[in-house]
Amino acid sequence: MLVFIELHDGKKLKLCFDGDLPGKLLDYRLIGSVYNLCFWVDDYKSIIFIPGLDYSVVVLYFNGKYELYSESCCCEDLVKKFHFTIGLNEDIGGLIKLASRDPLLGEFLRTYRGWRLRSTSLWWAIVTGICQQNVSFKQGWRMLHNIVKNYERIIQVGELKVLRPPEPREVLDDPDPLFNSGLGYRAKTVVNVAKAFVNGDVDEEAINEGTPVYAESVLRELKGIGPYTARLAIALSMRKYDLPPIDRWLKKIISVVYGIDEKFAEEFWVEKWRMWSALTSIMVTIALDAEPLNKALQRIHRREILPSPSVKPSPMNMRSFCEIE
DNA sequence: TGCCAGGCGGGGT
DNA sequence: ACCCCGCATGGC
Repeated sequence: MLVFIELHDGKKLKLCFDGDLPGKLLDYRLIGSVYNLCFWVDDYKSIIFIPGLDYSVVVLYFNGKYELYSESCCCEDLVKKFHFTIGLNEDIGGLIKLASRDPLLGEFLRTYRGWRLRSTSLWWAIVTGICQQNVSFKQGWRMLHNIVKNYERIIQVGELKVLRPPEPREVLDDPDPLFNSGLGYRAKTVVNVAKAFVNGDVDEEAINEGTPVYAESVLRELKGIGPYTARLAIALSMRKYDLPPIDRWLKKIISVVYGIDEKFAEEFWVEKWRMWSALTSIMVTIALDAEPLNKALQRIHRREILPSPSVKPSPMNMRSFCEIE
């Protein structure tokens, strides 16, 4: 039984805009559901946080209707940010061509071409990356779930009360919920990153304006952030996909599928997918339901390279994290 | 119970 | 530029 006590004052967001998004190309159910924690998705809508100075949240219904809430409703820029957050104008035509005959992602892209990544703030993207370090999919997302739940930060979106992720400042002010979220040694890394954000050591503007290579080099100055975490964070927060996050799991899969030495897996992957490398890294995890390595390899052998519904949590549906409290 | 896992850094060579 | 090891935690 989960009881939300409002220990912290909930910010109130007011409705700024509402409307309909174009309905043909994109699948808002997929966009809202994939890699979304159970707090923020149900049977007909998802809650999407728009990164920015003010708190801004979109309630996106799977039929394309949306309501955009914010503290100040400051500018039309907000709508653009919303569109960016769900990849509304991300043209993946080039990627679909590249993938047309690909044994790993060809079928996935034919079936799920309406999916787009939901982007997040840089801070939360980094935390997401840290929680994937050296653990299974399940354990990593359990950590993120715990962090959000333990901080009990509630935001009022119209009539809805929703949990939101803690900010760096809040993590520094009270690190206990973080340390009780099952991160192990990763918790120290998160605190470290929170400090860097609060101190202003992370120049988000410079990172955004620079190349992905530059962004990676800056993020890697943070202790505990290596190439995998930095690149995942860049993909999730900036929608720049040139540098692929490649972990042991994907490296092995690449070497098996394409018959390449693991040493050259990354080189091969970038050569193959070019500017889409990071997005395709993420797509592979969705296509294989983020199964642990041996199971994933078995599925590849059986050519079951599409997500398959299951009671187990998978990137397509992480709702069960809320059910197994 | 006792491994072990979608990284990382620090220490070696 | 490599290789190797330890590492907190929860899952199996």
